[in-house]
Amino acid sequence: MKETKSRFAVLGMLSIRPMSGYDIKKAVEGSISNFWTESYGQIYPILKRLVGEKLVVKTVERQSGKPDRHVYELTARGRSELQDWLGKPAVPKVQRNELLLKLFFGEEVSAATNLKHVQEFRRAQLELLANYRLVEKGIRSKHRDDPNSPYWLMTLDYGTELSRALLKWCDKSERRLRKMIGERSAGPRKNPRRGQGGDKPGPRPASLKR
Amino acid sequence: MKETKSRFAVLGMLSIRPMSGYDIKKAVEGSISNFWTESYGQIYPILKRLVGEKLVVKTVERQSGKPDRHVYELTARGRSELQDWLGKPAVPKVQRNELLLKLFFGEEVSAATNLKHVQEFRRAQLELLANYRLVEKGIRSKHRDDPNSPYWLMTLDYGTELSRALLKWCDKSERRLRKMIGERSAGPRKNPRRGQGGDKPGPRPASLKR
DNA sequence: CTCCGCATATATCACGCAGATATATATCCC
DNA sequence: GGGATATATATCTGCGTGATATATGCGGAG
Repeated sequence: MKETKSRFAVLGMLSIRPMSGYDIKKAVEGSISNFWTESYGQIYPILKRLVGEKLVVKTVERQSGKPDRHVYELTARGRSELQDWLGKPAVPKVQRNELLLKLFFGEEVSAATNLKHVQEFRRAQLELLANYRLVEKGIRSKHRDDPNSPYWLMTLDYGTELSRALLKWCDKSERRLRKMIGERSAGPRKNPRRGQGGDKPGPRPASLKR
Repeated sequence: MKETKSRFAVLGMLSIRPMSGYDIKKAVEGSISNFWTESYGQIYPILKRLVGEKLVVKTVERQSGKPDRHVYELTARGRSELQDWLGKPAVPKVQRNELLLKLFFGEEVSAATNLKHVQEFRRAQLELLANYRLVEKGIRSKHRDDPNSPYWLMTLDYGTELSRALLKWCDKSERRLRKMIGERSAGPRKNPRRGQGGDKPGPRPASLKR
């Protein structure tokens, strides 16, 4: 009986307005999809449980043809539970980063291969930035007086600063990789692997050396 | 039979030197723990399977008292499988961000509460940065001639740029939140929730408005 | 000297979560 | 008429985390 994060994402979405499970999925995709995802596999079971806990109430809207809409609405207890969670500190979790994992083992392949990955990543960041600018314009025009807008702009700005910094990192890394390609055009090397040592923290940077 | 990421993290670690499951866990913690985690619940089953696929070979080192060490070593096929994966593009995944989720629903609680979260986050970034500086010193001194070091420094630099940008974001956000507290000291408000609109992308920023 | 915590070491289980799929129907476009 | 798409609920498989079980040696606190 834990089921932590998703539970509060659902509660949070319902704090905005009553919704069906389907609505919640769409709302997540249309608002916080840059830093959050929810799947039906989570949403539907959670809604059932929230009803049992009296944090939401369910009303069924009959529809001709299409399946009935099961619309869920936050109760006072539900809102209070949400506010409670919003008051607790967000515990940072290590984010798995596939690009960095590949780069960490980069010596196993050619510098050109690694360069390709960084360039692809660069492209993705540019796309994200362009999108952020569009969204920002939308918020500043359509939601000028909405009391939520400062918070939406804050989450948006987070993404902006992030992408800008990562672009800077891409530039630096691409330069370094190009230099490595130039020096000695190393193809995908084979066996001459040797030991090596730690990067980053963990309790005292333990050496990987044998 | 998918089991993608963890599988290659294990293979990658074994490309550095032969290790036991226990060693792999420690090595991950002592090197890539800032952007990757592995749990025993993944490592041990994966090692078993890798043996079956002849990507690694296992030798048992008997020890008095302590359990036997099951040491796994990469085969040529195993290395080639790893290099294959290293050549494929890293698909970016949406990273769930609890802090941003809380801020997105920030209007549900006081600005002071949200400020507290940002400040805590700020503190964490400063700690990370300090740690990065230590690790960098270690690499530059102990691994000056290691061919891996350019790649380690690259992953390290990623973290550095990230944290710097996030600190900048914290400064900006804290300023905004303090201003909000000053304007009208809004305590945790209750029911007057109104609808609102989308932030961030997703297929065309769908409004959350009813 | 004894007990406690910690490191070594393998293994498994419960549960959060993602992605795919099943089912059913209406509408829009070709 | 047929296919794609949207609405809508529901479930299953498999990845991944964190906790726990089991067994033992070692170093330090009391």
